Amino acid sequence: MGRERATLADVARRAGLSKTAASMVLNGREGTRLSAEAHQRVFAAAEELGYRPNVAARSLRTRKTATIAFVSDIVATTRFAGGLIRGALDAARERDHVLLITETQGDATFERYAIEAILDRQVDGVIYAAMATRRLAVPPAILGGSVVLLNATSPEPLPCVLPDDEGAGAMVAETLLAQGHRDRIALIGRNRQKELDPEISLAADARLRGIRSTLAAAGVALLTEGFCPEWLPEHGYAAMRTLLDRPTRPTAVICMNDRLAFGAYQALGEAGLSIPGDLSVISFDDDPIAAWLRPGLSTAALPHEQMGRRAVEVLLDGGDGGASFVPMPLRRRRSVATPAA
Amino acid sequence: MGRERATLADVARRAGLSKTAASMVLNGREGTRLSAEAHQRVFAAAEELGYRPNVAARSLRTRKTATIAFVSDIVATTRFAGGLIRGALDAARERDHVLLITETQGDATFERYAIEAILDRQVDGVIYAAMATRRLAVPPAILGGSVVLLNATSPEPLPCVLPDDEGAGAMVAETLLAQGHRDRIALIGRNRQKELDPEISLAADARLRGIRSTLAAAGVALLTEGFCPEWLPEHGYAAMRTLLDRPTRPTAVICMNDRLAFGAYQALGEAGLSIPGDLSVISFDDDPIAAWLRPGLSTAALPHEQMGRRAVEVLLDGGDGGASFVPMPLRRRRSVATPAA
DNA sequence: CCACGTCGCTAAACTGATTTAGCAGAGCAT
DNA sequence: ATGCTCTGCTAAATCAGTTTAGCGACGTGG
Repeated sequence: MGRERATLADVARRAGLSKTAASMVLNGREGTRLSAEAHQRVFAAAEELGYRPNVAARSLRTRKTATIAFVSDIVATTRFAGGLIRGALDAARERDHVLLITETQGDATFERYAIEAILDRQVDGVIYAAMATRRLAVPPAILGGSVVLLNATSPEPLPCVLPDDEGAGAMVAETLLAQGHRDRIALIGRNRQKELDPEISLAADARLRGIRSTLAAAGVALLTEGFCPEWLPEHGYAAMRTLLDRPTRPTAVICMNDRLAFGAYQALGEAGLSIPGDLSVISFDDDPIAAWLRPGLSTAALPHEQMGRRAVEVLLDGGDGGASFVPMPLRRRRSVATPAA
Repeated sequence: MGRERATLADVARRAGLSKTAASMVLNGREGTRLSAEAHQRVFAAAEELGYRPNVAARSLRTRKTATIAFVSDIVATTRFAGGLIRGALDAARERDHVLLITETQGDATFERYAIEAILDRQVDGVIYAAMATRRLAVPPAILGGSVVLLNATSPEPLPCVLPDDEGAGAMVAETLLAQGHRDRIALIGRNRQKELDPEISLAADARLRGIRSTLAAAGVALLTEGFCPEWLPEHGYAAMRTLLDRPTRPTAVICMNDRLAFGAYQALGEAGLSIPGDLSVISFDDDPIAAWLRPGLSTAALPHEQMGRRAVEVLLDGGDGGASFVPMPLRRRRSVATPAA
């Protein structure tokens, strides 16, 4: 900082004009009748003084802060969703906005606190994000302003941004069909809670729908469906082991996420089976680990960055008020092949 | 929001006092001679109206915003360091502050932009964070205010918060010694660039120092040291394979981070060797993957959350102006055992 | 010659807080 | 009665912008 910042009054003085004139010129107001020369002088003065408007003063009058609140349950903290923030950050910067980040940690007190903090600061809008794609209740206090849900829906008719899990399910199933897998496709990661309670997950049900409908259209049914209490590596490991104990071994396994797939890899490794030679594996999320596995895991990527970006766009540029589905691109690696005859 | 927010003037009116009185009471000013009854009335009025001060108005006058800028090269986005943000978020909330997050992505234009955005908003302080522990140059524009470096140092004498990598190195080495490993301890992840250029990494050199000095004190030298161009799984995999090709197989391997260790696990799995039966593995970072590996990987954890927290504490509560080292706790899992006779 | 409109610009109000300077009244000593 | 201090409180300035209302000069048509 060093010396004081120049104020609008300084600019006006140096340009030999009034604050009013300077303000209007710098804000590019239409319909003002200031001369071209006045414009020149103001711009020159602002440039010479390195003038930057004081945001506090401006927002006191205008009630605009060029600031967006990013409220999440636990997103900021999670390895999965840094991408949401990065995308939002990028899009915000492009629109000359800045992000105020808050976490509720699913705690009502923290949430109240976060809401108050952002209302006090008069943010221009709120992005309300969830770590796991799910339905949630938006605190009524922020419903007065503009809100976009990110990776979530709510009972209120708010614009929201979601990954296209159903499309991803379809794509995953198609990929296996295209490779010639038919009646020996297994699935790991069924979970009633996740599938039935939208407040826990929307992804489980959507992915499953996409998979089922695509396979059904090809006249194929899933060979077996392994239930898992959580979508963690240990459960994928256990599920894969029980799968291998069955009389008919599948030619391909769809895992509901990459961590399950990681567990499945571990079980296959121990069993001395090779991927994709003995068995193909495909999955969802594109967790960083998917690229590190040997062979690399083919998986439908959660487009976190795109989603964060879209949320800001919808908030600032206005959306159609409905749900915005962001496609999940398939990352093709080496874990899927044509089944051995 | 709904209806308008109450202003200080509203509170004063309802309390039958002046704005001055209301302001003083609510700010708990000492030395004012306002009566106990006046205090009561102001508090009651504020409570009844749900009064919350307008931050913009306040900071226009006081130049304080109760906002901290969290500027990072790429931290917000990275799975490694969500913890930094969470810790900072928690500590900030405890002190009634809020975090403004910005990313420079290592790009000079973005950095300039970020700096302007935070100066415009008159943040109370800046946390300047790096993804990889390293030395960096702080933009002079923010040196006027208070700055704390997080996971970084700089040529300027600024307070900084760093993980205690050297201590972690020592602890890792001690752990192996305590289990009875002596002359057949290998290391994976040597890297001249990282070790020599503090602008790339401070961790590599510090970890190595800790390991070396501890082993030396016990009269032990490293068996072999595998160089790696990067600290990624594939390099750990390659390094472990060459290690296994040697005539003497190590009893233990220290990996410079968990991703290298993951690669090492993969190579060991393929070679049919078991951990820790045939070989112990120990590492640094406590990446989530460390807990997912089979067996779980013992590793010195980067205390991201503590570090983020500490940075806010130093910034707001004042530090001693020097470097603040946060210990890296060892997560003991099952990858280390006594070597087979 | 005067009323009127347009042009180019400015004074002052306003946003909602904090802070400085100071006022009225009571009590007390001289 | 006068001057002084202390108590309890307030008017007004201030922060740095935006916005409203309007002023003086000039050109023009009647």
